Amino acid sequence: MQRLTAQRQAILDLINASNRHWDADEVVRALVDAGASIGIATVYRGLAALETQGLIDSIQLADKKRYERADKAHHDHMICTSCGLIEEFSHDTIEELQLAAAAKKGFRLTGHQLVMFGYCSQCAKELKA
Amino acid sequence: MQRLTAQRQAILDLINASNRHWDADEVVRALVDAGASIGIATVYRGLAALETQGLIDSIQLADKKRYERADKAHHDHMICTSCGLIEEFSHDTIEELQLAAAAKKGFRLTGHQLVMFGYCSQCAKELKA
DNA sequence: GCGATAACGATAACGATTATCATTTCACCC
DNA sequence: GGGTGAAATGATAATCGTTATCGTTATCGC
Repeated sequence: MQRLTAQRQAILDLINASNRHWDADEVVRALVDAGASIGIATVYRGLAALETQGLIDSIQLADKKRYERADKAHHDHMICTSCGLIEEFSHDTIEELQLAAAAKKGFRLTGHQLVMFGYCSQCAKELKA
Repeated sequence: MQRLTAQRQAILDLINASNRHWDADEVVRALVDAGASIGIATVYRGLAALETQGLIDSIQLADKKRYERADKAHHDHMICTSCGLIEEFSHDTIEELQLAAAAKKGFRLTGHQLVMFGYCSQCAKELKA
């Protein structure tokens, strides 16, 4: 059972009060600037707890790199979070719709990345068993 | 002018010889196991060089997290690589096509993430100026 | 109030990546 | 074929975001 402590309430209020996308460091700074006393570890724990409770959402930005052969057409990736399998797929219509969506916002696209997470057919089977 | 040294050639051969998605650590281990003498820093530099030369491709898996309010419908993100602006968008057709693509591969999706990188309208304007 | 448990905060540890720097290799020129 | 300068190497230190540790503190149910 998770507790909604004063620190976590402060994190939640901060995030709910804006439309921004916060990282842990920005949260600590904002709270400390506002006079609160809170440590970075508490913020990490609080963010994780609030997320599992569904009170906030998160996105994961790209960081960890993996390299592959260049002699392939563009494609995106499905990753099995159970066994690590990386499956490739491509879909022309999705690509076109992305370009259109970017154009509508005035974005000039330089790249994109679509990653789908889930269970591959093998792992899905084993989960049922 | 970049050189295609013996070390970089070895990295390139390794990646070209397989269909896998390698991270730097796996590359060092594979090369050292194969009897080569190469350091981790060289592998990082080699991978980056080969990528800028277009000889290999890379994907960036999720890592760095950012948090946002939970009271929104599902959406994806466009990120301006120049000023850091994060713009949200959603597109039902893209969502549906993703689900269909996953189903075709036998994947049971638990989540996905579409991130588009580029220049926001403001930064795109300034680049031209 | 008391005991169990969850959360706290400071800080150490961690893993991936990048920077530093002295040394080595390569391409090119005379 | 030796000399020169740019680029690459490798060992290692440094960095960054994050997680683990651990002793202390707060909270909940009784």
